[in-house]
Order: sequence, then structure tokens, then C-alpha cells
Amino acid sequence: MVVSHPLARLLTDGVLPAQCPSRAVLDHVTSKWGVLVLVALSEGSLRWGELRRVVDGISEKMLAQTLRVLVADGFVARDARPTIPPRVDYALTERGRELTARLLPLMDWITANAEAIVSERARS
Amino acid sequence: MVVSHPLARLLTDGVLPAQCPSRAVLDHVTSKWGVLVLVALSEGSLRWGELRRVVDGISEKMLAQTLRVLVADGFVARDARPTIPPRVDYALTERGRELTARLLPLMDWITANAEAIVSERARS
DNA sequence: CAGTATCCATAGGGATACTG
DNA sequence: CAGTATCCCTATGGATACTG
Repeated sequence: MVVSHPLARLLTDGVLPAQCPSRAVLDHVTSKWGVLVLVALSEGSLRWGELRRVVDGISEKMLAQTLRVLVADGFVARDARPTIPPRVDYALTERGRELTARLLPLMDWITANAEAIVSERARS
Repeated sequence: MVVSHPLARLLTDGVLPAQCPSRAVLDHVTSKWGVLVLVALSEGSLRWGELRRVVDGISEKMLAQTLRVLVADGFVARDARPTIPPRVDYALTERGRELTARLLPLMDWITANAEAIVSERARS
């Protein structure tokens, strides 16, 4: 059986060997806050304070940490204006848009089905 | 401006309010091992021992815990045959296949781009 | 084979206070 | 406004040993 799918080798090689780069990137993208920040930025750039409010429940520490990783991975661009008071905008890069294009369908499905999943879960 | 996207309300309402069910399901799906187990099962059912080998680096404890959550959420079906030695198969449910259909494009993109992302990261 | 039980370490992450 | 710095706690998760 020949499978053309890029992940077809998973059954023989294992799912993303622990040391390969994909694991690191995957961990960043699927980190607790990474997904939410990416989704938040998917409709346009946001300032630090806006991100804090939009991503409900995130602490300053986690926002800073998450943004640093996403910027380092090239998903998010940081635009700091040296004004007083300071103004910093965060926006998706082209790479970030490619990523969220694949992330949003997943998020849509989850939000659409979460209620059914959770209520059904309570029954069991 | 009218946005038809299901997530369009994010900017006004925040990204998935902390207490909503979506957050819980999202955490399960994007948990460190959840994604990898789902991807591993995306090409067919696997036994416990096969999963352990295929999902590189997972401990027995985490495999058990991850499977319990995925089964409870209805993404994975557990089929235990009362034979000696015991044989237990895990497979995606219909809901699980709906989910992985959205997960695989994301994983493909990540595996395809991870190397570039990580090497570029080292430069900075 | 397919798990459970137990112990233990560490890092994820919250709260608060402070700064350019 | 946009962050650091610090303290501190608990949940995540690894290693090992055991069981039906």
C-alpha cells in the first residue's frame, strides 16, 4: 500500500521523533497560550494591552513569554514605536498567516463541537 | 465591517473565555501528547504497545492518561478483548476522524516548515 | 500484554511589585 | 503603556515497581 500523505511514514518511523525540530515548533504552536494568541492576532494587529484583555486569563508573564517564542519562530512581528507613552503592536507575519490558516479550521471545529463533547462527557 | 467567520467575535468577546467548554477541549487536543496520539491513530487502529513505540518518548503514565481523556471526549474508541494475553485496540471514532481531518493539515505544515523555522531561529 | 500505583523532581505558571 | 523581576506553589510528567 502506497500512501502519498506526508505523514504516511509515521507508522514506521514513529510520530515525530522526540528530537526532531517539528516537536519544538509543535510545542510552541500548541502551547497553552500560543494557540490563543495566534488566533487573537488572526484578524489584525493588536497592542500588548489589547492582547492581555482579549486573551482571557493570560498573565503578563505568560503573555511576554509566549510572544517572545512566537516572535523568535517568525510567526509574529513586534513593532515598537519609541513614543511616550510607548506603543507596541504585534501582528502575524506571512508565515504566521500560513500557520493560522491551518489553525483556524481546527479552532472553528472545536468551538462548534465543544459543548456537545463536554455535556456528553458528564453523562458517562 | 461584517465578518462572517465563526471566530469573528473574538476581538470583542475575547479569545475563548476562560470558563467556556472550548478551552477544556482545546487543552485536551493540544496537550503535549494528545496531538501525537491522535495523529498516530489517524492511519488506523493501534494496540497499547504499538502506541507506546510509535509515540516516541511517551511514558506509560502519560499514554494512559492521554488515552483516558481522548476516550472520554469521544475521539478515541477503546476495544478490549478478554483474551489471554489481553489485547486492546484503540481507534479514532467518527468524531475523532473529523478532528484529525483538521489536525493533519496543520501537522503537515509544521513538519514541512519546522527545519526552516528552527535554523532561522538559531541565527537570531 | 496492558495497564495501575507510588514516589519524586522540575518547570509551568499565577500574584505581586517594580521600572523605563 | 509595556513590559521585568521575584517569589512561590501546584500540576505535569518521568522512573520504577507491581498486577490481572
